[in-house]
Amino acid sequence: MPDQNEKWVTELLRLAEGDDGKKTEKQVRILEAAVEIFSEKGFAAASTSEIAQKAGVAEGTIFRHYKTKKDLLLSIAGPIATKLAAPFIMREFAAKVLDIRHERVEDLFRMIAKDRLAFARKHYKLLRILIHEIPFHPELMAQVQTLFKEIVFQRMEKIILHFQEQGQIIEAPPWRVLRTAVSLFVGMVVTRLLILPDDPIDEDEEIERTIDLLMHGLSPKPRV
Amino acid sequence: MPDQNEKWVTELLRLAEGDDGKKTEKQVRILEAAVEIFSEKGFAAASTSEIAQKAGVAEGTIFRHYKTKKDLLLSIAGPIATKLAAPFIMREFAAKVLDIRHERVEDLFRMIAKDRLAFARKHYKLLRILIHEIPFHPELMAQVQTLFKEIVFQRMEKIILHFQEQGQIIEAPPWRVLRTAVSLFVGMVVTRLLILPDDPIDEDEEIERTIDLLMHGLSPKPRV
Amino acid sequence: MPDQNEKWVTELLRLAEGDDGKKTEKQVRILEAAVEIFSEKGFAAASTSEIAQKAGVAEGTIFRHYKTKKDLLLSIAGPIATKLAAPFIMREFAAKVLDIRHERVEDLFRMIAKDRLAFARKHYKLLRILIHEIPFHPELMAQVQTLFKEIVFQRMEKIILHFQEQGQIIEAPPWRVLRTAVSLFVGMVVTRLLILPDDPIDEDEEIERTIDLLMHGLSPKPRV
Amino acid sequence: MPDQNEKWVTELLRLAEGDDGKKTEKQVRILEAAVEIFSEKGFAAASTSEIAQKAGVAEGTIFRHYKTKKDLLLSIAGPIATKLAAPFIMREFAAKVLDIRHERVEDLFRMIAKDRLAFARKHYKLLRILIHEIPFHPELMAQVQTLFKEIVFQRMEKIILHFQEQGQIIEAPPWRVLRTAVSLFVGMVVTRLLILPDDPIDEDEEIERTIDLLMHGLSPKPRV
DNA sequence: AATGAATGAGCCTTCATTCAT
DNA sequence: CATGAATGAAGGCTCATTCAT
Repeated sequence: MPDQNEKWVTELLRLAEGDDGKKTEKQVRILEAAVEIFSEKGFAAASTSEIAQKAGVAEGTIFRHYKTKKDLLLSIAGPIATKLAAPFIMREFAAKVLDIRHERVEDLFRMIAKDRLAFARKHYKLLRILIHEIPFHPELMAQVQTLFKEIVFQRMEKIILHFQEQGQIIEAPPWRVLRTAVSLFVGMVVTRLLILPDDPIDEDEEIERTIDLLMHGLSPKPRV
Repeated sequence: MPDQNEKWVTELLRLAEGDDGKKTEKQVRILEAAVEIFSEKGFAAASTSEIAQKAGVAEGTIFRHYKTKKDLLLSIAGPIATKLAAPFIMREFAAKVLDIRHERVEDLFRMIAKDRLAFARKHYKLLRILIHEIPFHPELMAQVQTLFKEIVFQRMEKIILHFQEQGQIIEAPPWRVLRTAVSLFVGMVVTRLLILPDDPIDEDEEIERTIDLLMHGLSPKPRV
Repeated sequence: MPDQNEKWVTELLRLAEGDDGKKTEKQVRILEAAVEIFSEKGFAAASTSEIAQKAGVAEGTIFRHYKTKKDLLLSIAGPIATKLAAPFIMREFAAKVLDIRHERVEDLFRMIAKDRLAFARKHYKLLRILIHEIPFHPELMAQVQTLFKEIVFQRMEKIILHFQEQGQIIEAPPWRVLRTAVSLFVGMVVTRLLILPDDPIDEDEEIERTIDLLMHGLSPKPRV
Repeated sequence: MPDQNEKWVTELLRLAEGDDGKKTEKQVRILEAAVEIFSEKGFAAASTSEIAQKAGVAEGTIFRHYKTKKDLLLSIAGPIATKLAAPFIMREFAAKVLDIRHERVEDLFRMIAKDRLAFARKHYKLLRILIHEIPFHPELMAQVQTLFKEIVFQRMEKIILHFQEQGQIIEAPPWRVLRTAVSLFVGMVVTRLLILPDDPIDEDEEIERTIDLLMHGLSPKPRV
């Protein structure tokens, strides 16, 4: 059953890869420098001249590739949003998950959590930029909202319904189930980064404990 | 049992009220305008001249009351952090909660959630500023970290341990219990604000469902 | 033979004493602070608020006594110029010098040099201000020019002519004689202050040597 | 006998020529305008916007070439100090003077006086700036002090000692001899500029008279 | 007389963007 | 394509001066 918006999805991923994949070495250096500086000082406080300097190019060169400073931001923040959602976009994702009928939800959560946490660690600075700038750039906000409402949520909804049919998840609206899971994992990551940035903890263990809490909550009674 | 750092607490709250409470009408107008604009555009993109215009004062007047633009920011973001933690600071808080021995954890969570959610709704813009600027201003970060590690967490730890003794909460490290609860409620708020800003939902119902999930998780089995 | 401009002279000295001598304690504090700061940073770089602070008065108080910042400067720099010339203004000065017919020029130079050097040391900051600001304030320049051309020079001219009649000074134009003497003593002071500010030297000895050079020059021959 | 610090001297002179001599036409216009305005109003009272206007460039252009306003000042006042001392720096100077054994001191004084007076007339505004700003900029002061103590004085000392051996100059400390000569010529110039700015006098005659006074002083006796 | 909050013009400096080379 | 000098608008901040109290 081919997905109806498969084309858009393909397009999205292609774009997320970067502008047609054609990137000169200087463009790459500019982007890397921009990520570094936007993430460190925020978009508004970053200066194009500082980016140019760090990239080792002339100030004018940036504007040959990106019409405005904001353009440069969007060409960074847009794709990273898409990439963040990428696994949920690919057709194989749902297929892989749903076909393994005997799988336990815990395993699904563990798989997604590990994968996206690795992604977040790898692209920490990019995500920092995305999160900070979203509120100030409506286009960005709109793009991310669409991405998650129309794609990520729709895919996850199917999967959640599937597990509810199997009796592995309570009968709550899928969006609330999803929100609960996401909240716990995001909370976990944020705590690590903001509250204890240098406390190197056993992440696998953390994930297990979080999944436990996600599945059974704080109440001890049923655990007999 | 008088708390050892009661004095500091009092000092904190007094400061949170504002600098000695002595604020001229113009200072208030400046602060209001600054909150509006900082929250709308972010600190770096806000201009003091725009703030002055919105406040209906001369630009120089701002700098008579706040030595620098950053000073103005800190005099907004600092106190709001303290106020956010205020209920956990006051001695009566712990007392009130712990003295009612027969109370259920759910009632505690409900009480705190409703109170702080109301606070967040009321001071939405202030909190927006605080959250956005924290990563770019180490002093702010340090202040908030201290506040939560030394005050909020220490108070909540006692309470959580109390409920664990009573057998109402599983034997997990208090910080993980706290993080779980906070994550769920913050996730709830953020979803509302960012994803569905104009969807007016039954908040009491939402809180009940969130508490349910917090206590029993997604797994349906134990519910017999 | 009463001097023709004796009235003006009296007026000048009265003014130099200060505005009618009526000075409140606050005015004095303002003037002292202004001298300190004008001398340290220069007129243009000094700020009235800093002066007010140092004087321990409100900013507005300065402007109650001196209409503008420049007024404040002139009320400092004007009188000091007059005071610097004061001994030459007073009638007794010429009288005392001329009446002692048998006096040697060297004794005259020594007397004036010691007196004015002491004055310069005492009012160092005031003179610093005067010298620095003269080129930027035509009124000041005009005042000082008048003072020296019409008063100091006229008095000294008589005295120089007197000593030339006596054969103690060569037959050169009095203005050149005066300039030579002033140059040597000013050069002596300036060297001390600018080139070797902390070299505490025997000033009396310095004066003697300078007078020697003034009288006999660098050529050794005649000294037999 | 090659001088020990010949290298430094060369470096100094190269710097005095200007930063590598590479100056765009706009830089030159900026410098000229800055000299004009600094000299007219003083550094602190001059505004960069006025300089830009007079130079016919945008205000931002100034700051592309000189990081700060003070930078602009130093790039004007520094080199002029070096240039003022330049003749004393060059090796040929001492050589030329000392090799002519039969030369009279008067001729030496005449040569230097004419040369440096011409220089002063040509760079009048530059020197005005240097003199006015020295007391407010310690770096400048230090630079000029070093220049004169370590270079000018050391060269002149040799020459003065040479003429003392020849019996043409009295046995006084060289610094005092130098100071006396400089004082008289500076006094001559200053009188011209400050007291009688528009009195066009026979400068050669003035120099001769000044040399006379320098050599024989005011006392008429020895002139038989 | 003294105060000090308020003003708004002006200052130095930065920055995104353009364009001739 | 790339450069970097040039721009000029805008920014944060200071300051002399005024005026109601």
